[in-house]
Amino acid sequence: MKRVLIGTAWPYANNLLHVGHLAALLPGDVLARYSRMKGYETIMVSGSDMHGTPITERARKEGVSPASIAGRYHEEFVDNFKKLLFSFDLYTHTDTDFHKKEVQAFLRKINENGYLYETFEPQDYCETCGRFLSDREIEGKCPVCGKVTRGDQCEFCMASFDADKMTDKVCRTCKKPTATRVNKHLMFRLSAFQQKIEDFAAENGQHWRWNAVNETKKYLEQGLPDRAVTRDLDWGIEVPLPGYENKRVYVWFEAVLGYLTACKKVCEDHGRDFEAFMKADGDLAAYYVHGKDNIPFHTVIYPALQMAIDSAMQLPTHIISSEYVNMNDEKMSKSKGNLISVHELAEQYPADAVRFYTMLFNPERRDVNFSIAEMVQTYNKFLCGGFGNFVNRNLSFLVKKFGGVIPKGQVEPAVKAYVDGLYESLGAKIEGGELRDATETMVEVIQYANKYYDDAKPWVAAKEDAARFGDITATCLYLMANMANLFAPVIPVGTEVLRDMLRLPKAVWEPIAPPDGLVLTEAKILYTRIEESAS
RNA sequence: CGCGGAGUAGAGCAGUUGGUAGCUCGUCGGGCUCAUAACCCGGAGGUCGUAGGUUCAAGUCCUGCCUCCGCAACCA
Repeated sequence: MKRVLIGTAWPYANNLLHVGHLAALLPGDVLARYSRMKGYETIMVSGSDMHGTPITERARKEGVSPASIAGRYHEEFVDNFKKLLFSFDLYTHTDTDFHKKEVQAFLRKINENGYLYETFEPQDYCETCGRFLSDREIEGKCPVCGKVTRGDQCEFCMASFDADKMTDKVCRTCKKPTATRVNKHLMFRLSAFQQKIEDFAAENGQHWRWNAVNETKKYLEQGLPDRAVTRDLDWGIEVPLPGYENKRVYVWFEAVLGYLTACKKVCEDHGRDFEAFMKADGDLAAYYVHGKDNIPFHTVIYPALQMAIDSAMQLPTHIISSEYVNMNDEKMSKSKGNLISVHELAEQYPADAVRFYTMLFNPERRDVNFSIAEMVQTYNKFLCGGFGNFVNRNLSFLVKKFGGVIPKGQVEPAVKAYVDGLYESLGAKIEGGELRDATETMVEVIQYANKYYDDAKPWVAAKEDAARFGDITATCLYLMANMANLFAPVIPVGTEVLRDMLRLPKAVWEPIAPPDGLVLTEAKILYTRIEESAS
């Protein structure tokens, strides 16, 4: 049987999720829901990225522990995903014992396979704080403009340089002058994978978004450099090798391995064999879903790590990398104050409204603009006035005039052929990661259904031609029942209400007819219009 | 010549392999009265940024030019 792994990017637990995260991650859930309906053995995982310098810095500033900050955002993310009905098999985080233990095992394995080595380089050291300092933890005079600034890039003249070009360097924490000591680091031989990654990109590129193909090409042309695996931090995963007691695993290394540790956890919890699931036997489709800034991590670094661990493991097959979401043509940012958080969306708007809009205008090929007003309009137009109304105009008529009893009739062949064909065409779009196009098809189906109803005029047939009315009704119910299937990956809420009214079994990706002898009890409203767009 | 995107109806956008320019909103008119003032049909409105080129045929391919937006941090 076909297996599907869906890994969505691990959000960094240092700030609220915003609409950009949502746009980048939601395609993963649509894929997962579809994949399960299709009967594939599906695992969808992600988690919060909790380690790293930005969180420790913030914790130091606020006088709390890194774990409390990361934990707080993790809880928030979990709540966001729940409200928007993300169907993760596991949404975990990087500070679990399981993840740590597994990452350490992977690290040992990579070491045994000969892809790690040690370097000894002089580095800035603070005698007072008793630790090595990264560039951003150093303060000094900018070599270009002379002002006192941070060590990685000047805040005033924007010049970027290495910290060792600065003069009068001090530790940003204690403001004491820095010293220089020889520091030891563990390096990953990424350079050893240049050719293999080139081959990998060439073979799989057709399933990648164009931006992934381009970005990867750029990285490969520059030549892959070896990367440090260790950092001088006390927050993170301990390095399971002697001589690294004061260091932690660099986040780039452990966070991407989260896909494997989380997948392994799901397998163990369900009594499945992880190695067998991940095996590259041609039956596993591995989708990685994220924003464009994450591309090299998923097309270069992560597959290189996979190769370094186990050459039999399935590498990414599909790269679903989104462009950005802008606000009024400007980049979203905290400083501009134009961020719309997932929190406020999930609190104020129906999940289906948010999901449908996000997918219909997903930044697949280029940056898009996000607008609440447009989201409300889209929801009112297509879900309330289109889909919901099609269901309601049918069912309420049947309930009012016929006591909910469905008359006998034949589904019109042309409509049946159209509907049945959608499983193939829409399914192909979803599997290919063309989710925006798939959502546009939903709009077409909605319009097709309403047009059919208008052209067929069942309210006339009900008075003049009972047989004709039966056929029209059977056709409309057939449309509805299959909309409940076909739309379920994107709008799980409304389709579930409809499924319940029509007494349909669990959603599957194949044509379905409402049960014989169905008697409707009431015509529920699928979606209620939003009248005023509250900002 | 730094890199990368983008310029299509009043607004917001779609137009993957070149072949009658589409969608949503707005606007004007019609239809229906089953429905959540919803749904269906039609009109008006575009020299597809600009100048050239290739072609029987260019929004789509090639070249030059103009304009806008990202490329510091948070960050998909």
